[in-house]
Amino acid sequence: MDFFYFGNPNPSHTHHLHNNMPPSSPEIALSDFLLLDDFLHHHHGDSLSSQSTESSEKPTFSDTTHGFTTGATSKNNNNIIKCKNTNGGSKARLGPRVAFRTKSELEIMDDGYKWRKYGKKSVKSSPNLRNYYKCSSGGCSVKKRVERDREDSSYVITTYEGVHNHESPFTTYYSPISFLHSDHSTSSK
DNA sequence: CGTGTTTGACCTGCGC
DNA sequence: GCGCAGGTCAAACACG
Repeated sequence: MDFFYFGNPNPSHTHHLHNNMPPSSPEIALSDFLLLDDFLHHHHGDSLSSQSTESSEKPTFSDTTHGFTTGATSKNNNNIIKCKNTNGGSKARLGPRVAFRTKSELEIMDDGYKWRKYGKKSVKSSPNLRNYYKCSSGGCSVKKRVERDREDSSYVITTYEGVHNHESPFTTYYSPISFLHSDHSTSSK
């Protein structure tokens, strides 16, 4: 359970960032990818505070692993956080948590899933509001949080919690496999 | 009318 | 035990 989302049933959100974005967001560029679980659970705060401490040693992931370009990213990829899904905390967890930091003017990214907003909160660790979404697919309890980076509001931090128990509607039209084959030609600009 | 959003209230965990 | 902060609920509302 270390590399949760690399071979995950839903890698789609990363790909969709480049291929399913509205034309109004040409600036989109996935820049950081974090695996979060235990180290968040030990009250370093949340994804945001972990990001805020990134100035010296930021856990980053150069996502060329997936074969798509990251644009602004030229960081090392040695700092991937490997998470043990121990659920050692006091609260039951939906599953692995993954955070993305994405340079985007839009906070809402079409990752192929259908989300329903259920909350909005201003958090003390950030001057920006945090939005809470649930997967609106029946029986799927995956959640995500979306907030602006407190350090650079041009970045959006998206934290996914849990694993979808269904396929992305997007995969109906683009299977991940075939997508990967066409990825280089379609998104490597 | 169905679906999604808004938003204040409420719940829960944690530190003191 | 109390207060704070983060997370969730649910009624009201908006919109197609």
